[in-house]
Amino acid sequence: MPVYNSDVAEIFNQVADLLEIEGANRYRVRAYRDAARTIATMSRNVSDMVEEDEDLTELHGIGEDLAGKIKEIVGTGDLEQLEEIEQRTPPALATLLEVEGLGPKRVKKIYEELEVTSVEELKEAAEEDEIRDLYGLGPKTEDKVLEDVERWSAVEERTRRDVAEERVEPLLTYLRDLEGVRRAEAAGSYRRKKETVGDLDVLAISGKGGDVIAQFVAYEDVEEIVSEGETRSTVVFRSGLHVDLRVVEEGSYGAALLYFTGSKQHNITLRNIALEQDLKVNEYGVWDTSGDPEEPEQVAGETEEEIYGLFDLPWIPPELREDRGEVAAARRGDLPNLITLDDVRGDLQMHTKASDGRGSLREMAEAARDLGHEYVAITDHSGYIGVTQGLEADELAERMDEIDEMNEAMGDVRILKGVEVDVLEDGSLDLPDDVLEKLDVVVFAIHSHFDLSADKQTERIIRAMDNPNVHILAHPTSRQIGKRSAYDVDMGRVMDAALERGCFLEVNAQPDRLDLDDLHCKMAKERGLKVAISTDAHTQDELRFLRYGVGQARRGWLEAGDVLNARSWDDLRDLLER
DNA sequence: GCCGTTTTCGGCCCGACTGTTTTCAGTCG
Repeated sequence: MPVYNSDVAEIFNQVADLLEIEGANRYRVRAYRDAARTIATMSRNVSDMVEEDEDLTELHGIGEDLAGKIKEIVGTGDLEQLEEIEQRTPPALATLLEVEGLGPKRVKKIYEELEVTSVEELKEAAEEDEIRDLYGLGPKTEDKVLEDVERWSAVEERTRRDVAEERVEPLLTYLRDLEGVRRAEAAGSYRRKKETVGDLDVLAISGKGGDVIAQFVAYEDVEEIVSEGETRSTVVFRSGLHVDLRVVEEGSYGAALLYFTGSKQHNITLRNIALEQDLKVNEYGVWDTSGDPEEPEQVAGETEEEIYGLFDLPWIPPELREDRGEVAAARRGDLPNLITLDDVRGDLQMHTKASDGRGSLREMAEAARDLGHEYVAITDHSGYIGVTQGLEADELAERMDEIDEMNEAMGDVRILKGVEVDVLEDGSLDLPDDVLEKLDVVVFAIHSHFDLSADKQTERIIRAMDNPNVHILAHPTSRQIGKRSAYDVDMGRVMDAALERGCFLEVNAQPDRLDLDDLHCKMAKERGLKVAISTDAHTQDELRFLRYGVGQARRGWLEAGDVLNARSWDDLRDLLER
């Protein structure tokens, strides 16, 4: 059985949770979490590294001990240490840590004094008013626990980026219009352009915190006020989205923006650099601690650029702030020049009424032209999947004539002849070669048999790429955020095969797909494999989804040169020759 | 448990808020 990075990370996180409840040294606990994170976010497969006998201690946060444990997990699928811990401490206690207001200390207390080991028992204990009698806890904590447990199953944990966007932008407008507010921005994972956000972090500059907070909690979308202080408040929107507002003074704006944008790990890395220079970074600024430690002197804080500059670093774009090597790259002067929406010159996947889209050929082309695109590929579905009413070969031929006429009529945007052809279970394609070879762009996709083994799925995709007529693998893992997980596939092999055959992978910009994800984008870049950022639009409005795809590509360190459709049609056409 | 242009030992980010306290621990981000 293959051991994936996520398996190793999960075991380490479980060890960390249980050790923490047992009251182990917090830095030891953190070491397990750091290691889990390193393994989970690296683009290589750790079991490959073990197999090739590479030195695991080269990895950040992995020393001799954890390297040995990784080898054990890769070899056996389990960790003996975890089994031993689970003899002492019930594994389900780790789940209780996820309940709001419960940390390791309280979980330990509730377990030891009330023998609670599961969420169900926790709920019962709270309903029997047993929690409030414990020393250090009280009725409010008990109520909060009960409320959170009851809400748990109903609420989805993270909010998709587009859904968050719909609520953030009006809130920012509201805040900016308040008296005394000079700026308001969303920070956090939203600013880092993550595909989903947990809580939403919003920052406002104002001299008078209390007033702004009072107006914030009175905002129309607020359903519940979780906390309300002088400079900080947390509320829950009607949609269930948690929103944090922090109010800071102008001189601290850059420091606060940096701090609340995160990621946490990025900030920790910066703070450690600061410590080497006798500087302290907090959300109010950067402070020189070499003089009187009681009264440090503020040396920066108004802008992010100024703060990075103190550490001899260029400003690092928020999308890169994930502690995935961006600080080291910045130090070397080696930060990528990230692709922007303006760099994109066309769109290589969209649908019309001819299959499951809503706009006509002309409507889609005109909408794309209005966005400034130089070219668009019309890629209606092939016939295999009944629900999407795909095109048969003869219909596709008619379509090509139509496109020729439209190109002559319009002139200001080039319409490319394309298709999104289905890959059948055995890796063959749903349209004959003599049809495919006449097209400018052949997008190929998996829409069925998601449950094949990783080996079979990988072989299936590679076999499809063996056909010299295909160009771009659409939504390469077929995951749908919050709905369907990626199918099992060896993405490294798929990428290598694409590179050998002159094929490309897509970053599908639909906000519920964003597939390839950020780590896969980075993986492609490291191999020198180019990607297309395509909207897969089914309506004219969806052509604007490009911004989500660009956001994901930026998180994956991609530059204009890594992206097919950041090229002119002439250059792109050369690349599509196989 | 990890790590090192001070260090192989002694550190490991730091402040706000809440609820429970009677001066602060626990949790959170």
